[in-house]
Amino acid sequence: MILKLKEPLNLDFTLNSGQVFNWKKNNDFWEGFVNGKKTKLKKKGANLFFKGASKSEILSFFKLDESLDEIYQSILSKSGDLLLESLFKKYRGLRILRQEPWECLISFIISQNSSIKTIRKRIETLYSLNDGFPSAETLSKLSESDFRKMGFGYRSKYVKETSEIVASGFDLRKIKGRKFDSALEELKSLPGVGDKVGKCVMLFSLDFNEAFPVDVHIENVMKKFYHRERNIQEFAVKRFGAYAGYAQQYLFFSDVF
DNA sequence: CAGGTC
DNA sequence: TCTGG
Repeated sequence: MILKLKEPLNLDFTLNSGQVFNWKKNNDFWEGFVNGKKTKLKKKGANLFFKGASKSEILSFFKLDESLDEIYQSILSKSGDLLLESLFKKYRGLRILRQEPWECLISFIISQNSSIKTIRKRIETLYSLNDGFPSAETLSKLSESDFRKMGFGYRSKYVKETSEIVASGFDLRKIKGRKFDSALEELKSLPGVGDKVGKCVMLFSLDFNEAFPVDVHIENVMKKFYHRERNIQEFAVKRFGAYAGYAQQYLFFSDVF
């Protein structure tokens, strides 16, 4: 199937930017999961060739309903930021994804204090448990030591407990409609979810485009270029506006990759 | 030493 | 503090 792209999309930047850990490039095909469906992608000019997920699922996954250039403009006109202006040019087509919230949550819980390579391996292990990413019900039936055997370390307890809570009715999707602070608070009530993981889940799966997750890389960037060490979320929204999360993604990408 | 949390 | 690379 073919999709005509009206929006800038760079698959290499987007699928390699630390938002998702279950995509692989084989030759010139990207392979991963969209909405639980194994999907192959290849881009040629403005044509996106795809197999697996449906067209509307792909449009949603890459948030192709949002105009990237308008987002750039919105951030630049508000901030006049020269660093971001150059990053938007350099990494044009780097998009923020709209992932499945449950998978996103577990992915970032097991990402803490780990290298990208380790994170990828852990997620691959989860996928190998059954066909596709295991549900909260499935994971809640495993024990903490099962997760330790998978190499999750101290995060095992978080995964076990969070799975139990979600399996017994905690609805991630209902958080979507909440106010920012309330949504973050709700997520942080889950074991293993702090400020950083919570904001990653909000930005990458729940459409909170103003979420500005702060990890060590962003901390360094903010210190170096903006002379900020505290209250970074507030600063980011004031400076970059409602799409601060996009600014975060470009700053992160330029620092790490 | 690695994209934190409690 | 855990633990893989």
